[in-house]
Amino acid sequence: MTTQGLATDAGLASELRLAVMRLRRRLAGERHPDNELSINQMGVLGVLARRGEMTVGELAAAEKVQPPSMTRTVNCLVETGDVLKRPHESDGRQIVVEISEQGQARVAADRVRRDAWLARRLDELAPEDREVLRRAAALLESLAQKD
Amino acid sequence: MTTQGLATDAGLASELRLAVMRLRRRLAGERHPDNELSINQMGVLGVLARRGEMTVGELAAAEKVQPPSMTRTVNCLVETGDVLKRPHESDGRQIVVEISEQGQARVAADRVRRDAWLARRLDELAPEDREVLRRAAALLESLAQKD
DNA sequence: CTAACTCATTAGCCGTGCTAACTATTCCAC
DNA sequence: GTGGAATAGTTAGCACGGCTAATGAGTTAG
Repeated sequence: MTTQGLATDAGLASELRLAVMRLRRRLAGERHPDNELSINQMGVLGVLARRGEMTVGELAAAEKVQPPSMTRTVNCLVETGDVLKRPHESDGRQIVVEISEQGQARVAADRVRRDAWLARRLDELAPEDREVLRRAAALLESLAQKD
Repeated sequence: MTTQGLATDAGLASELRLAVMRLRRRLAGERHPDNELSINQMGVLGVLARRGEMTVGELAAAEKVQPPSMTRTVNCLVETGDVLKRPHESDGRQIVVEISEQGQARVAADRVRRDAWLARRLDELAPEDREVLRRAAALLESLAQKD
């Protein structure tokens, strides 16, 4: 039974991996032409909008990337004027990143629109399929957080 | 009802998108040190192992990438000796890509091992969660194929 | 026979992950 | 207090893998 279970899971892992890879590729390509921010940058902006100001390290941990990657992303957002960097008040090593008014406006304006493609596809699904995906989203997120 | 459904779906789209992005990043980083092929190259090799010889264009369509991207990936696989390219027998424009013996051996050897990380995590889940993911995998794949 | 189309490729751009090495700061032990 | 370890962020540089535009070769239609 263990063998069967593992064999089945190996197949599931394979399918899940392929599906995730392809869907991500699809989503990354679905950026709106009039939005100059990449899908990753919008992700960071969304985290900041939800959780308030965060240090670069916290952002890196939240997005599961290494600090240098987040430094680069944050710098791009600073250049577009969507976030602000300021020194930490008590720890001179840390940098606090804060979403700007423009950034908040962009998040608000894009919140619905940026998920338009996926939301439209989801709307075409049967309700029970949406329920499956709703539960799966939480599971996928927890998988991404592991180890 | 439509409004409620759409509002809920927008949230689901957002969560699903973030989860897919993060999990994919996680998976891409989990390449086995002793396997010199990237996760994308292994994906193409897997398609060839399942579906037999295919043209570059068919592979590009199957993986939902543009032809130049697939040309590059295939050329990498040619260099590692995992696939062979030969001219199409009746149409001189097309190139047929075929998996080599070494490629088949690699797929066979890696089929279980390459999903080790994900399979291990899946094994830790409750059976009903695995069932959710099993159904979700098919749904995600169909979403990736749309339009 | 020519024009239009198709398939693959080349060239080149961009985003985004990584590691290694460096700077600045903080914390701790003594 | 001071010297060394630890921590935060950055810089530099590499790799991968998408993309578009343009090109070449081959096919097909008129």
